[in-house]
Amino acid sequence: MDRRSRTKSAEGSYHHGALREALLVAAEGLIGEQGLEGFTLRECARRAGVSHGAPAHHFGDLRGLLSAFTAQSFETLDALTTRYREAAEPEPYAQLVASGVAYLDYALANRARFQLMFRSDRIDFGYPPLHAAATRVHDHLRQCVVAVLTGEARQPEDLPDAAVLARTTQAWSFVHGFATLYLDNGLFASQVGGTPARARSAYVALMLGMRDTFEGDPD
Amino acid sequence: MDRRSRTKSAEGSYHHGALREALLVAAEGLIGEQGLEGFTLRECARRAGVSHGAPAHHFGDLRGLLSAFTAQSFETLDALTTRYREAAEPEPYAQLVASGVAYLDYALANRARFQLMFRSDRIDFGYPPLHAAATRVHDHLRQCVVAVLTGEARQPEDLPDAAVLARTTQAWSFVHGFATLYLDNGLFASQVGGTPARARSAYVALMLGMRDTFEGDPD
DNA sequence: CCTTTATGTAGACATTGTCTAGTTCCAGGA
DNA sequence: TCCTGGAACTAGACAATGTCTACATAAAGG
Repeated sequence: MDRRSRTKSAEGSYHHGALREALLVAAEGLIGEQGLEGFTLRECARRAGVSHGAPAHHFGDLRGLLSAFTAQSFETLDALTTRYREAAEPEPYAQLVASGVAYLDYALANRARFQLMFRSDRIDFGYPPLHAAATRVHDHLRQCVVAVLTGEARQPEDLPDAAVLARTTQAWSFVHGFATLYLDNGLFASQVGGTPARARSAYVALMLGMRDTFEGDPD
Repeated sequence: MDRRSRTKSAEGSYHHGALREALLVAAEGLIGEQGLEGFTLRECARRAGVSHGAPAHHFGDLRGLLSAFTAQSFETLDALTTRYREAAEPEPYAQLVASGVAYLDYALANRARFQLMFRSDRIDFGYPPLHAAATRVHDHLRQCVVAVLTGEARQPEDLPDAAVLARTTQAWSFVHGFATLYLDNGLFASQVGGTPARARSAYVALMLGMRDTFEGDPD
């Protein structure tokens, strides 16, 4: 049970056929079990059933593999956010909260993987697919903020950029800090209730308490 | 210029005399230059002018050294927060903002060192001095939140714990997310203005906008 | 004074990421 | 169909790291 399935080729064939995908799958398992620090390029290759030099042909180096892996993470988060928003009320603020809950749920369900998404020392945001996917996730937040600000009285076109930026910054900082602290600070985690479900409802409650902050004062 | 100063002993003496402190100093320089990922126990020993096995006698292993180092980080942040609060208006909300600004300033001025403070995979919060110092920093925030909530109409004793916890969670999540994202997310950094000074004022502005959130609604 | 114990050294070991040289095999032009 | 170029993979080398063990030195205290 050591050799993994080789979809396109026979079991013992020299060429794998779909090594790139296999390595990304192996990476997911490995990072889920061992965490980010226990992650190893060689162990990843071992799980995919190839030699330790093979990954270089597809990803260049370790940073390349992690960057490609993280691009997938952002894509998944993007899709999750879309689903959460569709399931939520169309009302602007509900959409903003739904985006935040998606962000939080993803982080809590994929600890090490989420942490890697913001480790600029191990991934390369210059990698186009990664940059693109990360931007899409960011756009969800921004769109929601714009909708909340627009919903009141104004037209979208005369929305001051500064206002949108400020609210996006606020919303993003809050979810990100909440998720991050929950994941690697025991003090925070216990303070928030311990279980992911409690954390989730604590987050939602605080977001509802901040509603006026997002909808209010124009400048 | 390889051997570092050995305060208590002669230059070429076998025993260092103050290796523990020397290693922590070396660690500070190393982590400041190379970042957290470039940090190495052996290089740290090299800078202190001792063999690679020497640190084990004082810290056990790498995790032990980083834990002791991070305890100092929290102590420094604690002291910085005290100074910022003393320099600020005594009014409760100004105190809360001052605590946040201290947190943010420390993070921006000590990037890698700050990041290490929340890397539970590399430090051990069970190390008593670390746990104690971290708790002291947390208490600053909590004290400020209590003061803000008390200042209104109530006595401190009938402050619902849940309200204090919720506001502390909110304030902490926000600063922490803000600082963290600024440090390792280019999108966020540029959105907030690029320079630390702009980031600082953006943070303060948002905190002032959230004032009602902290002082308002009892439950 | 002498022995115990803390402090440092030196070398071994397994493991890691990357490089290089050599294999295997697929694909596309003659 | 053959054959040839290049992509995919293997195997071994290399320097570097964290930790372990055996040993050397010195300081402290009976």
